[in-house]
Amino acid sequence: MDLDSYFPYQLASTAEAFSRKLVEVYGTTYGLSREEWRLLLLLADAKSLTSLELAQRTTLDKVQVSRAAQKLDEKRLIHRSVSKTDKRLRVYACTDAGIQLFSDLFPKVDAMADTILGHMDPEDRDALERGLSALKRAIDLSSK
Amino acid sequence: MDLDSYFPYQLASTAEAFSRKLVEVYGTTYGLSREEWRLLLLLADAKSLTSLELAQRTTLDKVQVSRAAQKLDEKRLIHRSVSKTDKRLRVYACTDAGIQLFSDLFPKVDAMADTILGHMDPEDRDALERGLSALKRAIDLSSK
DNA sequence: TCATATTCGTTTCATCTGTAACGGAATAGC
DNA sequence: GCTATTCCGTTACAGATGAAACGAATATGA
Repeated sequence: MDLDSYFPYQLASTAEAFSRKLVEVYGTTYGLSREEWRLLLLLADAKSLTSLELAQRTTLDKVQVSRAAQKLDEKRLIHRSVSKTDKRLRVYACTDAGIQLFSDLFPKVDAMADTILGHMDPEDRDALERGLSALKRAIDLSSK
Repeated sequence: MDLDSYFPYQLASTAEAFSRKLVEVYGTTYGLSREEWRLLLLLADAKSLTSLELAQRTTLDKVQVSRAAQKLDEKRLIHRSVSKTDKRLRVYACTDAGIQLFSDLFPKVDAMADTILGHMDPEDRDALERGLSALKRAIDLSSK
């Protein structure tokens, strides 16, 4: 079996390799996990989000959101509070330090992504995006 | 920030969702981890492979290979022995039970993959494969 | 109203994972 | 030969992860 030409492996290993390149930036140098980075990404331009909105938009389950938010809170990058309309829910928002870290970090992460994508032919990039969107839809279709 | 249209997230979440669909098959019903499945995939049609070959072909590091092989050995799906030419190396090979499990399992995993991919337009599938290959090359380029 | 069921976030526990360290085996240089 | 270095696989340890359980808050339905 030649794994390299086996599509499921090709997809998984390529995605993992790409992710690792980005983790090099926000993880190795800033000590953020993938989940923490995703939450920060969402909270940075939204004023505030509830735990429900966060979970929906990230495909992270409630445990992952809870733990990542706890870490970000300990680092004083976000602030957690209890929703006034429903005391079961949490409301999250970036602190000033969080906004600042993000505006410092995002360009660097983006630059890394652009560097990689810059090595690709524009047609290949388009093909990749189109193919990924189609795959996403196909997965959703076959899940129900 | 709209995560869905952010390429790094699109890639990671789609790949993860696809992987989960396959894990449903070999993991939930057969109790294999992703690493175990990959090793089995390689060993099933090769008569035998050394630990070095295994690590090279899977992008798994030596610890991951060691642990996955240990699990597969405990399940009597593969057999481990010490190389005669270099006693530091291990030689792995499927047992009969391993071959049998694989020939039972692989069609099911493949069917799941085909079901998903079958929901895609052929052009989108081609686009995806072409895009993924190009991305893989681009990552390798930007790593050196 | 009141009891039950459901929906949250968090915690717990067992397992998994990554990193570093270890010990045996082979190689290099002398 | 012989010592130092490198190369393996495994193990140890700490931190991460997933599934289930828990407690608090809300919704449901008589």
